[in-house]
Amino acid sequence: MSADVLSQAIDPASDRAVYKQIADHLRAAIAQGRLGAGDQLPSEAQMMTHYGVARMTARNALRLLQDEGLITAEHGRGVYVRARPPVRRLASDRFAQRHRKEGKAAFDIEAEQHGATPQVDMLTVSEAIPPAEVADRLKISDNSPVVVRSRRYLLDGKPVETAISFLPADLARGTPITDPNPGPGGIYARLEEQGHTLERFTEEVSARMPTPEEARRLALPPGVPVFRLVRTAYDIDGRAVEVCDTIMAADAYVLAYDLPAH
Amino acid sequence: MSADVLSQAIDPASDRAVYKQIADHLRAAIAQGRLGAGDQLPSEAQMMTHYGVARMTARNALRLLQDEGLITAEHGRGVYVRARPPVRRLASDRFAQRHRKEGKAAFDIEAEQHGATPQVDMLTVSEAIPPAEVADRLKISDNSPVVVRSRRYLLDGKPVETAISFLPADLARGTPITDPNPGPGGIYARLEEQGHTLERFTEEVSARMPTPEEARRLALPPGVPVFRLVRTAYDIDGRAVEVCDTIMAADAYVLAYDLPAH
DNA sequence: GAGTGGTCTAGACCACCAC
DNA sequence: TGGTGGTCTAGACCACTCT
Repeated sequence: MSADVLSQAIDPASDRAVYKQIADHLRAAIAQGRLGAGDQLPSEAQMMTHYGVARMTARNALRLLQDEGLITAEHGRGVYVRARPPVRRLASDRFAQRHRKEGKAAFDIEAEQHGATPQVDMLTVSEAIPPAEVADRLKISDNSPVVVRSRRYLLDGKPVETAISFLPADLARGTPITDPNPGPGGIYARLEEQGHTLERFTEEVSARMPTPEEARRLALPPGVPVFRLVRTAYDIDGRAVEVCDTIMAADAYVLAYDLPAH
Repeated sequence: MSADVLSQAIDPASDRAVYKQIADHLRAAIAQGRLGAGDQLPSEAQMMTHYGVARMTARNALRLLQDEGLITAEHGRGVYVRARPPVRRLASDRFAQRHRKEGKAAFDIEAEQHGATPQVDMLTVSEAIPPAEVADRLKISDNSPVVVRSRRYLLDGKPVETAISFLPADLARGTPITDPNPGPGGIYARLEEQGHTLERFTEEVSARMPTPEEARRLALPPGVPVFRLVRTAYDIDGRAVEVCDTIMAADAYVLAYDLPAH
């Protein structure tokens, strides 16, 4: 860490809490580049002596910055300015038919674009009654069975996304869609082979803090929200043939969409 | 609060930290609906006696849930299960020409759809040299001036979104675009009157935790991320005529997009 | 005034990491 | 082995809200 990070003084008589003032100093140091990605912050002990505060006061300042996603603490090593992961851009044409025709699934395209090795794990296929939210989107009754494909995607061994797909059982049963590996082009290619040529998708994007379970599955540090993408695929008959619920680390993605001005 | 929320026991010998176990209990109570939106949680004093822990241990449990966006603490009142704000759905046709032709700006359409009263404040118009990110998208040189329109949008008096628009100065100077109130249909209608008929937009969506400044301007409680939307407008000549950088509370919006399957 | 959460102190023991 | 962050205790004083 650079020496001047701790040089500023604290005003204990100020209305602003001491830990917030310390956080302000450190935040400014990061914003101005005096502390760059990967740099180590002063240790808690150093902050105690330099600012003349108790340990909890120093820790509260660090917690604030951690919640803002600016720093990460590593047990036994120190506290570091968070290195932003390389941002992957998801273009709105990533489900275009031309990719399927080339035998590539959407995630493989993404991996290829970033020169990374794609991988899938925690894959399960089952049959179940869908959540009401899913049944609504598929326009099926609440007690119609669906085929459920759940999996986690990794790039270069690091988890980046979990996804769970729901397809009407009458449409997927007895097809390669129920195989763990559905073959080239993914399940969309199989759907088209079954006569369900795809016409359009809708994608609903929301963002929130992860559940502890999601944070675990995506190896998320504190202070990083997740995107939730709910994609519905429609065939040329206007039938909803799949709903896919995806959770992604929000700091690793930018979602790009094209909007016509009509 | 219901009495049974505190009934479960803590295992101090467990590997899992006591405050995490307490957080697990409370999280489960919320997930199962035993604690509903707006319900008050046990006070810190109650948690200390019931669980037999120090105050900081109880507070750490609450902090965890606050960071997950599940609860909010109100000084002097208590801690409550967060009531989710009504979610507004932003459709991908919200910048369609037909709306401008009716003299309506996109935000007014949104307000109308939700039966809310739209309002704009903190509005400033100025001229400046744009950030490199903006100059890139406008395909202008780094030192070309732009007209900058900054404002905050409110629904029923509550702030929901801040936006800052950048337009090439040679295109906006001397037009109503530099007026605080640009007139019916907003600046897009004025651009079209100047001969820049709009053809398409691109929208880049990211999400992160807010800066303290953003949290203040949007009155965000802890544990709520923000969406950042960077929209670029293109006219029928393919020229980028505006870049708009928008920050929104992520818990109040779902962004809906249509994707062709090609 | 009683009860709530917000801030701060001064200590303790532990788990993890690097040397 | 020494330094780091993680957890926990037992107190204190304060600001805010409600009655």
